[in-house]
Amino acid sequence: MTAAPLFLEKGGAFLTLKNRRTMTTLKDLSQHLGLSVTQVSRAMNDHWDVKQSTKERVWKAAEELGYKPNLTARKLVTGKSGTVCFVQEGIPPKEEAWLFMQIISNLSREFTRLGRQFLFHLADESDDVLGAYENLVRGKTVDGFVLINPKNQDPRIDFLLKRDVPFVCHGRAMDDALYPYYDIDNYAVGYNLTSLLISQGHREIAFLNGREGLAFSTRRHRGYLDALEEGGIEFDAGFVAHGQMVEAFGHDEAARLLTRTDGPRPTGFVASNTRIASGIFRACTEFGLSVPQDVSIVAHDDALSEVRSDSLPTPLTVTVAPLSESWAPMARLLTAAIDGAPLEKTQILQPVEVIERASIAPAS
Amino acid sequence: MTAAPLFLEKGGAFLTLKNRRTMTTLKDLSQHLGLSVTQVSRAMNDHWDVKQSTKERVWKAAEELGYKPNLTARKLVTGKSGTVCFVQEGIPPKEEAWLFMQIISNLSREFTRLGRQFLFHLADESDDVLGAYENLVRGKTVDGFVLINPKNQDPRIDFLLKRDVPFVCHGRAMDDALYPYYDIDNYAVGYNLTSLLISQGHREIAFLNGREGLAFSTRRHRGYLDALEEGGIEFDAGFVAHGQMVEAFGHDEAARLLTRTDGPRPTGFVASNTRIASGIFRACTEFGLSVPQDVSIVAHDDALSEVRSDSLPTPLTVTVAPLSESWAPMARLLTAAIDGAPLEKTQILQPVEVIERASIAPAS
DNA sequence: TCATGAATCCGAAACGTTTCGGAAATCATT
DNA sequence: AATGATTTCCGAAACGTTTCGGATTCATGA
Repeated sequence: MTAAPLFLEKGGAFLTLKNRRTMTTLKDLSQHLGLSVTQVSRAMNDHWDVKQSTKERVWKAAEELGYKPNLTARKLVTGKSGTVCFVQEGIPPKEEAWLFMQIISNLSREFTRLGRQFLFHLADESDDVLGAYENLVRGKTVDGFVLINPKNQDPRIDFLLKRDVPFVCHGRAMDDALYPYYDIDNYAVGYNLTSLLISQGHREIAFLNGREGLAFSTRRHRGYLDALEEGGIEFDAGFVAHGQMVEAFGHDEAARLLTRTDGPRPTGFVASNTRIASGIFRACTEFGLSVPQDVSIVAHDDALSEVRSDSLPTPLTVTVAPLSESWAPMARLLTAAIDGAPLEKTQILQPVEVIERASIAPAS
Repeated sequence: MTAAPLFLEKGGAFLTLKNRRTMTTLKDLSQHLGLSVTQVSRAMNDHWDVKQSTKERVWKAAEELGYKPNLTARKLVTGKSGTVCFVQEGIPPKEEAWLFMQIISNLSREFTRLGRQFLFHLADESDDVLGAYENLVRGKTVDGFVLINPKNQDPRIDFLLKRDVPFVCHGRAMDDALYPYYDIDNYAVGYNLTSLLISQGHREIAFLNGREGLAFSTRRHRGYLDALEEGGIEFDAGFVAHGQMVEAFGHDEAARLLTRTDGPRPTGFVASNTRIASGIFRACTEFGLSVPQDVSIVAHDDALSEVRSDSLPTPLTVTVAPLSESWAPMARLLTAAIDGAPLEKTQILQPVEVIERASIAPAS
């Protein structure tokens, strides 16, 4: 006959008592109903192995007693944490704040809808990011990751693949992509936009692309190159610039190209987003060039950046693939991957739509 | 003599096996060292009750075998999840994206430094937010919350207090504030800025404040009122405007006040942040009024918004309290609160500093 | 009446950790 | 050498859930 625990002095024990006071457990339910814990658990999970009438009895009691399953306990036995994670490397620059907010907010919302929690982890640029991933998987705190902006070769992807940790990537690295992803057809972006200009007789075509080394930039660049080749146009490296996709980049590069004396000047521009296009516009205006009479401009439109492609001085011909439509699929794909769905079911390659507007005209 | 489990057919069991393959547990360590699980656990936690030499032996082995504690299991027994949460109600407007990013990123960083995980939860405006908090605490997924932007009376605070759930608030509601908070002296902001203008002889003093109903706005307003009363100036409700603290608000309200014919026009402005002040500047310029000769402007500076108080056309006289210095204390306070620190140790009222620059001059 | 099988149920083990209460070993003091 | 105190250790229970393997009931058909 051991003495009953007192829960008096030690903080820990006291806390335990306090916790018990404030929550209903499966055991509570079971003895309230005269059922075994097993059956109550199965009833709650709508298992086939329990009579319909008892299920309803259990559900009603659960409702009344305010039962919520303790996720931690569930995690421990299932091995799945129910939590997914997004790792951000360093605080992004101010220009990307709006995008950042969209990503975080929408991902959180979508995962919540699927009944998972969304962990945000900021890793300092200083310490190694892979270490952050490592700790997260080792502690069994998360069971999957969301990656964005894959590089051509992406160490995060290599790491997670090797570790056999589920993840979904927004985009694909330049590898064989044997992992879940949601990507748009970036090759088609480069190819289609360039072809449009070529079909109007342009042969001096500049391409203001995203940062070098990012997979989407590379794919668009390849599309650009193939379109040129198909049009019998020789590639001129001077016509291509990589950079952060902001208005200033578009403006500065366009200004440089439109005034240069060491080579031909472009008559057409392919811009990797509408902010760049807006910068090109401004440069044209500064030099008294009008769009599309003097210069044609086409761009890709993610339907998210503050520059709307249809409300520029001259409405823009674009490929469009709304970024806002990617979050829900991303969440769905990762969830599926965690639940062991086959690879084919966790990959989406979203086609882009071409919208022709007034910003292109035959080359003069 | 029961048969050994086979781990063959059923997915669950197989998975369990798979997990065991990839992780080192306390038990592994214990039998590798010939110690009890108890002692290994205590050694890892640097408990007094274990010999120094064994501690080191354990630590070494843990290092070698790559042991990482399973946080889920720890949670289950301690009742603490090690996770804190920030709930966002709806996607914020674009103007607040930068602020949002600062908040999320820095909080995540600071909590990571303190060894906690940071859960971000977006609650749709549509469904009730308190429900989101409810679910998070009921599922035992988080053991504390970060709140920002408290209203005068804030239902979230009432709810969490009643539920006895730890939280830290950035700011204080207009209540007796019996909870952890980090706040700046907003009363002093209103009082000091207004007094500065009064001491220069101004008597027509406008106050462009933050949105009505927010606690910080209310406190600043009270400071403004008291300063007026102390200066023997009668309060004129027409001089006060509440709104979203963006440049346009400052401009529009200033323009309205500076041209109105149905009452006196202000000779001095108190702005609740530098963006508002910047808008007031623009309005003054438009009407050919110069600062500080014709109009004096003072503002509060959070040292975060894109408008720097010292690089406006006329450098601004301000109260300053850098928002960037609040995240680390916030994280520390919440952690302390969760660990049961007494209330006094979890409250910080940060004083504001007054910096006098060229934007104020004696009233004409 | 007895085997067959479907429909429901339950006991017990397991997940990996912390902690309580006591036991064993070591040391200092008579 | 016996006593008591201190240091170091360990077994077992607990956290709340899921799941394995078997048990019980009850109708069905032989």
